[in-house]
Amino acid sequence: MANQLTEMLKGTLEGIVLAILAEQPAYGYEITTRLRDEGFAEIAEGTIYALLVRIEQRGIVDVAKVPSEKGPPRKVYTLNTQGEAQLAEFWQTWRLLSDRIEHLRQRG
Amino acid sequence: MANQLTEMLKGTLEGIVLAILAEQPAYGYEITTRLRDEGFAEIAEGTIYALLVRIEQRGIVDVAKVPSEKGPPRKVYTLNTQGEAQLAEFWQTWRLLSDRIEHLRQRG
DNA sequence: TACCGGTACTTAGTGTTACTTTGTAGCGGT
DNA sequence: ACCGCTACAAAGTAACACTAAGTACCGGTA
Repeated sequence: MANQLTEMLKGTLEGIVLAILAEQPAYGYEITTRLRDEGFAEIAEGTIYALLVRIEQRGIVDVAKVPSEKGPPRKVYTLNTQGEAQLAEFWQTWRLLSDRIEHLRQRG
Repeated sequence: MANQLTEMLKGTLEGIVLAILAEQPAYGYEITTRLRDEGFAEIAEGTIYALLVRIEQRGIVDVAKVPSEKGPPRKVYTLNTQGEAQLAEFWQTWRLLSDRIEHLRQRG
């Protein structure tokens, strides 16, 4: 039986990561730590990497390899123009769903 | 490539249906029409039936067969005690995710 | 020197879920 | 006799978050 939050994150996690990248470019490991600071402590590391591969292949982020002082080189992801459009669409869809659900909640 | 809303509905649609059943017991076909009235026009009929089978098997709803004036007998679903607990948990998880995302949005 | 912990990324496999499509079946109206 | 609406069922597909395991590099310590 799956976790409830896990299922809810489907479709929203990508938007969350895009929002984080919109603030500032970041690499995978950094994103997971930023998410923890943001309160999303339960998100697995492997999930983020898989998501980053997906959005890279869809061409909504630009990637640069940057050497690290400790460990393997970092892959720094930056939101490009398409990514910004995608993020805008995410907020729109989120608002739509969120409004409807809140509307539903005020009568339970 | 999937619709963005489709992915977002994963994990939330079940809660939405539970919320509708909490207002008043209903059968599958009725739920789909109520959803349309609620603004969820894009949700497919087959999706609801599959979902109802799932929550019935998990034992969070009670089922009663009621003859219909037109068409095959209706399966009327009622939220039981476990279902109410499940719904409460849904709202809790929703609030958690929703708050975090809104927090993230106020800085983009 | 050998080991350990922290950093950083990769990949293969699993479970859940919403959608699509197709089918069955009864009823009323023309 | 046919069509449209009501009502449910089931098989197959796509997408995505998670798990688990692995690779690799570095600094510190015993």
